[in-house]
Amino acid sequence: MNDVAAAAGVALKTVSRVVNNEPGVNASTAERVHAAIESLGYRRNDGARTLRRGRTASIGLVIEDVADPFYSGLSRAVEDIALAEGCLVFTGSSGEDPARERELVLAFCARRVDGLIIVPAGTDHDYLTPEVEAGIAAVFADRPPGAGPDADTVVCDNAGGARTGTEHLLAHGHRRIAFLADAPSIFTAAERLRGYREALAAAGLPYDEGLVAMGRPDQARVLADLRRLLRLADPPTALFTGNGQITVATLRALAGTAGPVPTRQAPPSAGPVAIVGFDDFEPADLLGITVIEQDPVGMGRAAAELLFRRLSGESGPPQRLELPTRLVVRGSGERRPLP
Amino acid sequence: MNDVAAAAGVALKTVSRVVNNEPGVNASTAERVHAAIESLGYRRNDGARTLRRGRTASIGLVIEDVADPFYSGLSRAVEDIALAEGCLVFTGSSGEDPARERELVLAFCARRVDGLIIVPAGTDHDYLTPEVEAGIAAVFADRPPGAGPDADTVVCDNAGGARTGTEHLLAHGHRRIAFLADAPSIFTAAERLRGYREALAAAGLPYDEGLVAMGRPDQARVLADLRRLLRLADPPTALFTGNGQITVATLRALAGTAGPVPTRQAPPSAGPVAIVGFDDFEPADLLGITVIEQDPVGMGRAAAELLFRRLSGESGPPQRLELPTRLVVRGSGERRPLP
DNA sequence: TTGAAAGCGATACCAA
DNA sequence: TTGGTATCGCTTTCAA
Repeated sequence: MNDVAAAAGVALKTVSRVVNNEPGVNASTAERVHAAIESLGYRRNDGARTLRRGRTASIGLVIEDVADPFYSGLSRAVEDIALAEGCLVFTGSSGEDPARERELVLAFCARRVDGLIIVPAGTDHDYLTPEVEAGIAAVFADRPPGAGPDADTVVCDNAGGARTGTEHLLAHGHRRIAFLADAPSIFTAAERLRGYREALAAAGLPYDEGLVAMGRPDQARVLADLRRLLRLADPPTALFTGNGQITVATLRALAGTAGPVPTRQAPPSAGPVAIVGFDDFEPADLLGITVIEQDPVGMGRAAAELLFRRLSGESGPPQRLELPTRLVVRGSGERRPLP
Repeated sequence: MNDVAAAAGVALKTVSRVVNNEPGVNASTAERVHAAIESLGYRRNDGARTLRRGRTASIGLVIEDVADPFYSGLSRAVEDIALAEGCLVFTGSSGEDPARERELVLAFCARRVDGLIIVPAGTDHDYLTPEVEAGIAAVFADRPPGAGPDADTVVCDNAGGARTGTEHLLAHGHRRIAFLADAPSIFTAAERLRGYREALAAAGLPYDEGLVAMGRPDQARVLADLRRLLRLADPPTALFTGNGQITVATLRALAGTAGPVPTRQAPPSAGPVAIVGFDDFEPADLLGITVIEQDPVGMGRAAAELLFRRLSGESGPPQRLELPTRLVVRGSGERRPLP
């Protein structure tokens, strides 16, 4: 910028005025400055600008894994809103590791992002308190924060969705419904379990722990649990799967590795098992899988809107938004148990 | 940092030394400084640091759409390597819009990112030349840059993969193979078309433009094109679909909106149509779809490694990496035409 | 309408 | 081992 000023024969400040379209610059002076900018290939250094102005016009987004379609949808929504607000987005995946979440968040804070959108991996967010006190706005998405500052939060109606899905299976005559999900330490999984239990209780059915399998969402774990479930003396006739990954892993387990159409194949011991999954996933319609759909894009948008509202000065107590879910009927959840 | 220095009763520079773990500080002095840092809740401002040091320890990643599983896999790989290198990542989706690509890239450059990984949406990258000359390293992924600076590039063997896929269908007796893909203005689509044509030519078959349908990857376009193809007097007995999105859209079109198992359903006029798709997609195994698999994670990793090699000073002419593809046989590509 | 000087929060170089 | 001072590139404040 100094060079530009020298080349144009004006003061530094005048160049600054031109670059920022500030009023009060003679047209001919501005012209000279523009010419100098052009010939020197000058670009403003936003880092320096930021340092002086206090706001970095950037936000940090920490999710579990960008490569998961749920979070990538959320991510895209956040990105779009941020861009519209003239903000850039640092993105980081925690991989469900609290230490990495913390590391990312603190790195973003060191860059003095204006705000954060966090899908918490851990349950302890005390490390955020000083940052929030220092003026960094934070919004939690998908899961509420654990211990730590009270902040705006957007979640979906996990319990309600699971209740609806379970009720749907009950309405189709099932009495032995297995529940496969993430580890109960994860908020969404715990909430969905609650919804499942509520539905059973409302129907006057006992809660059988032997029908519940929670843990890591990988193929091996799901396969092992499914084997156990289907070999029970009184096996389930229906499955409620607690998220998209687990639904796919379940279908894969039922099908054999690269088998043909899984939901058509009856596991030998159990008759054609009915399935309802939490989360819609890309070709669930092709597979005919009945799901409880939530809206990752809507969640990202809601979180970003909350954040930017705070950034533009809105105060008031932290808000908690709960987005609705929707049952999408496609066939797999409407199969009745064998008589 | 000034406050910390005052509180600890030392000079600014000493605090800087402690914060950066520089050698040559008395243990007891360091102790005092740490105490002051703790009690003031001080965090280094990386923006200021960056301004002084010249390197921002951040890179920019511009892809077509984070929400597309192909790019989100790539994105995650880039993120992981960047984090390991102590670098943060600005992510932006261009949505296949050259203007938005440019806007994002220039915004990243204004923040003085150390490097860029770009999946080009446009074909004109002249706007990058001054930035590259100013010292910002750039690597192109998935598609080579158009006009503009010559830079490192990572692509996959698009033509080879399409050739293999087409040959596979030819080997199973098909002579009328349709080609559905992205618009030919997109590098990958043009290359895949080339591979398809090469395979036909090698088999001594004519190239029939009526069997080629290229354009936007949305459901409506694919449905319309598919209708046209299957109503031809001499309809195709096999389809080669040019990317994951189009494969899914095709399956959906063949199935009817939420129909059951699409690949089992014969379109009325054409017999059971065979399908090979470019790109693996999450439950392609469940659907039994034969695909040409490429490796988005490998591509992201390769691009990031190239970039960081440049950032650590490696010079030499721009490299061009071409990653291999692999045929994955699952059933849909091995159906023979009706006699 | 234009400019000079101070300062944002750190690091680098040289001196003590 | 420690400190002073210039400086990174820009904005802000105040004066001309």
